[in-house]
Amino acid sequence: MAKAKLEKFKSDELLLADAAKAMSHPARIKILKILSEYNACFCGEIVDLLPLSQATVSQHLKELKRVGLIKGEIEGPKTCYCINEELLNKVTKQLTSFLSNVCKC
Amino acid sequence: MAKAKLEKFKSDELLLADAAKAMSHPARIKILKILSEYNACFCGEIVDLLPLSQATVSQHLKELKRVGLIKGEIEGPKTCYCINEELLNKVTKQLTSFLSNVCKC
DNA sequence: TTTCATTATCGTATATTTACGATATACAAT
DNA sequence: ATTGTATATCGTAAATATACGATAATGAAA
Repeated sequence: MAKAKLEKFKSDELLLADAAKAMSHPARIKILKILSEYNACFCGEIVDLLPLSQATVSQHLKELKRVGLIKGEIEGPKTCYCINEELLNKVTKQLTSFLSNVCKC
Repeated sequence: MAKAKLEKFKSDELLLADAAKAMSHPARIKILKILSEYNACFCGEIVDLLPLSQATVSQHLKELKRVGLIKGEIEGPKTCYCINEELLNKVTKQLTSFLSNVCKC
């Protein structure tokens, strides 16, 4: 009895929570920052900028890709990552709308 | 080697990630919604509106209180919860600013 | 004071997340 | 063909999160 009871919630609640989960680790926040600053990066460049191993960074990239916040394109032996502007825009709108509804001030 | 290497990140990255973590479960999203709708709620009312046990809801409330998104005030045998408007406002600004910086469009 | 109602916490089981070394895979270059 | 580089995945260990029953604690009511 520890599996999250996700079925019991509404889809917009699940969506918001999932987007928040994707941003719930400082490494993933930093990856988003890096990608926005450099526009696009090879995986190796991101690894060099983070205090984590290549395997761990790859895992974080996978999580960001899972929710669609970033895209990865294979270029020969390398993979080039960039922000998925459309989805990030959508998520931003949903989160902002949610938060401004919650906050009355 | 599984403890998150939180020391190795900047404080604004940690702060954003932590705020996102607080919102990374649909139950906690729903609690924020409920509190904004009803303005203030006793714990029991929140429990009745969620598909989770009293103990689990209490745990989620504790997590929201930990990051400061909600406040709980003891009123006799009951506890009355409400949104912490100031902090939610602050978090909203930080998240919105972060996301709009990341997204170029 | 005893009883009831409300909520927080403890103990515990299980799932998920985080992290990394090792390895597999894919391609470029020699 | 072999070697080297880049990245994803596997296997695994440890930490954290999720969930709930049971119990403690607090105060109201009888």
